[in-house]
Amino acid sequence: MTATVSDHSSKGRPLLRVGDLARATGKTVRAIHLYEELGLLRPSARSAGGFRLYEPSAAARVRWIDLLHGLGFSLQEMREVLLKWWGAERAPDAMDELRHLFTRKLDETRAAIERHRQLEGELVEALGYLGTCQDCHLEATTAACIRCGRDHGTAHEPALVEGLIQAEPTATRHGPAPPPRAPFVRVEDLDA
Amino acid sequence: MTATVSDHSSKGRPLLRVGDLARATGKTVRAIHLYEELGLLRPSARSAGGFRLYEPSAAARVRWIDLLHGLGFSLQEMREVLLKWWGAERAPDAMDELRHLFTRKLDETRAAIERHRQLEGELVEALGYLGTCQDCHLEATTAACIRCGRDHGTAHEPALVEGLIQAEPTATRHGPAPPPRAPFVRVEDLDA
DNA sequence: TTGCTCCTCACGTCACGTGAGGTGGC
DNA sequence: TTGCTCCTCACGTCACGTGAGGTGGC
Repeated sequence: MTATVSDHSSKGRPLLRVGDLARATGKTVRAIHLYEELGLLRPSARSAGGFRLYEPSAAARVRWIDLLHGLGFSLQEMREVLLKWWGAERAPDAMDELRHLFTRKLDETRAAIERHRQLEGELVEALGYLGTCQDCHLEATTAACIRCGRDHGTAHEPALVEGLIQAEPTATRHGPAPPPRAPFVRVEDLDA
Repeated sequence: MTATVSDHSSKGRPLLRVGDLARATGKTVRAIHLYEELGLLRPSARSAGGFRLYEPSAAARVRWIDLLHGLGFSLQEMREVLLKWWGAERAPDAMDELRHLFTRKLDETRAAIERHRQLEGELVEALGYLGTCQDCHLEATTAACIRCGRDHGTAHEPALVEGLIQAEPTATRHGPAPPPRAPFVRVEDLDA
């Protein structure tokens, strides 16, 4: 049997080459090679010339890998999930482990959503701050802008902006540390 | 001047050593060293013995790095943010670039939240499916469980479960491909 | 002096990216 | 034969982790 691109799977659908599978899933050929090295995916055949040939269902496996990747699984962890699944026939508690694993990932996903919500808030706050910084014309109340020296009407700088304060590191890697510069001053520090 | 741990910053507060800074921020010493190599953070002084000594405000910078990391910035991108910020005195459009950058990250963060919401849904669906798989007792309607052969009352397997289907790869890395095994059968395939 | 912390290399890890040099398939 | 795709090494990247071997500081 000489395998060619016109080979068909046992279900009558044409087999895919790596490039086809890559395009169908949005992954690179290199990534699919890697999944094979790690035992996550295997071509159902090879052509006479050594080309990998995949069943169309292989795309579901690649999308599954991408899904678990989005959930924070490493490729090794996915390998363990597959091994548990395959072993669940003989070891019923393997299914229990899978459920526990997915339950834990559900908790982590919800925590990630909450974290991103907070980051969203930080960005909105920072953008609002930088926006008023652009056309400074507000009354001074509590804090002077570290950038323009005026007050933006906020009680404190947003965290995303506050971390920008501090002297500029020099490019030298191992030279002596120059004296710290303080180009901007906060009102709180002036009061103290 | 011989610097010791009892050195104090210009604001009268004691200087921190890397270990102190690491504990205060939840980072490792190695990470802080790396931030220095990449120009994101610098000790304000060195002790006579070469120990790094930090102002307490350095912790704000480390937390800022962690914040941007959570937003998907690479350390190199953070470096560029700092350079833009420092350059904004002389180049006013640098501030514009910063705002555009943060605006883009806000979009990305919102997209990430939406993606995680969908992943959350996938997990809930998969857990529901695996839960009924544990004590199979439902009526057959559309799909046979790929695991237990019964029907779980769902129109299709959840994506997280569907990707598990397919033969088990062998451990050999370059051996010939054994014939594909199909331990489980889907109703749709039997109908075709 | 002991114990803890710090120092600087320098290699390992993870999920690929990116060629190098050669070959299959229509 | 041309052009595209595929093959197998094998090294690079990113954000650190993890020692190795030596030293500072109370």
